[in-house]
Amino acid sequence: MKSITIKQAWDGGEKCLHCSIRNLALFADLEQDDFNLLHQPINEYTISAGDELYTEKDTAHFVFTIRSGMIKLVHYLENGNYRIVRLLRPGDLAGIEALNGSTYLHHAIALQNTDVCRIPVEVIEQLNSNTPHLYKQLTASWQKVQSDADVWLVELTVGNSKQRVANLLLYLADFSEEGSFYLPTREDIGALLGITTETASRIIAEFKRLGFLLIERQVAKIDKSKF
Amino acid sequence: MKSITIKQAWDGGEKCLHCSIRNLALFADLEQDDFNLLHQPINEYTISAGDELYTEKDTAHFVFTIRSGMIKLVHYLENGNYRIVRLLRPGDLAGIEALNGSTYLHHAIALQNTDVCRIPVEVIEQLNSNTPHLYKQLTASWQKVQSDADVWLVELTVGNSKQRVANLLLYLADFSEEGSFYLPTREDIGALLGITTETASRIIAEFKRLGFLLIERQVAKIDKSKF
DNA sequence: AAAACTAATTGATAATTATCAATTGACTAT
DNA sequence: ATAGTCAATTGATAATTATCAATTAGTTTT
Repeated sequence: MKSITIKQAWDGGEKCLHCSIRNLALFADLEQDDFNLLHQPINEYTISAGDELYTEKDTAHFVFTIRSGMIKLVHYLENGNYRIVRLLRPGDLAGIEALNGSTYLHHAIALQNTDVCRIPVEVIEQLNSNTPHLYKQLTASWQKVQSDADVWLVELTVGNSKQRVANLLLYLADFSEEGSFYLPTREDIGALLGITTETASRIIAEFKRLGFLLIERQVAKIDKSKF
Repeated sequence: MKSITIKQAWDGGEKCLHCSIRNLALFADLEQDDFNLLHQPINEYTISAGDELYTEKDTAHFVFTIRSGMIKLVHYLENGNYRIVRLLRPGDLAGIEALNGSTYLHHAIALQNTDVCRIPVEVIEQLNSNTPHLYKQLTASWQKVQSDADVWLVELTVGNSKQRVANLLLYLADFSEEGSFYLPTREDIGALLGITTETASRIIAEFKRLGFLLIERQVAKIDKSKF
């Protein structure tokens, strides 16, 4: 089932230095000399839609940066249902709790085919104790986790279902300037917003009928002016 | 209106070394020598119920540790309503986003009379760059923010109103071994759970009638076995 | 203690959402 | 292409929750 494939591995981090999403990510402030400190390889993976990046309660040895695609952080409930706790997009960090020496707090599952870089915790600890450049980005990353969680809570749990779905669509459209974006399944939309699959479906279908939303395959476009 | 009073101030941090909630807080791992590095005073304040510790969008110069009482983090909506984003209890940190050089993300308002220690950001930066002892606690603090946010999202946004109120009561009772705890107003319960004041009131009143809950003033006791 | 205020409760009704069930649409594997 | 499978949609109804309005309880001020 697992179809996580290694694309590349490198030891020195030269690639990181020239990474296109570097300014979004953990290593933004690092310089050539800093990368020379790395003693463990950073691997780049591609994860197929539906596959798991890591599992809740597994011991956390790696932090991941999302290069492309989308990851859902999932918490399963006792009754078999699940709640999506957050979505991660390019530039976000996944599994940052690894830095605390603990286990992963969620299941991380790819919604689309997703490219990630896998960074061993030791690399981060090493960099952090040998250069002053990482601390700032780490703090910024933690803060982003916090403010994302807050935005999430405020935007996606306020108002009735229709308003929440509209906010979710705006949130999803936010990252793609052309306005087209991956639309989660109705079940996932339900798990994101705390509503049933049927309610999610009804609202999405209504938005489509009203011309607020165009869908082809799982790619959607919205007319922001309508919301 | 503001009735924030200074209880104590000290420069060297000797007090911190012997603080009773130290093992919960930021300075758990610090040693005597570390405290000698402090160049700015750490003040202890008492905030009256209803008063504001800090304001959203204010430039954040201080991090606070909660010594006693309870703080709500509030986000006001455009329509005048508000959403409580999180509750902070003894041992928690408030305003940790100050470390990122940004503004505060919420309004922090005391629900009860609350004792806090106010730590200048510079103190933390100073300690962090001069001793290795703080990094671990900082990381742990950030992680706690994250996992609190997740627990919050999962426990307080899943199920119908009655289940969510029950979960909130269990959450509130969690910290007090004797089982009695401060019960927020019905309006705040609504803002915590994303339901109306009336719905919150109906459910609390029903729990009282059923004997699940005893209230005197704003101090409540629950019978956990009933939930 | 009485008045004034605010918070909590309750009732009646409308609106929203969940639930159960069936159907339609889209995609996959033979 | 066709059967099989799963996702999405829709309908009917029950359950839940919001809304509007009034009353009661509790607190604070004078």
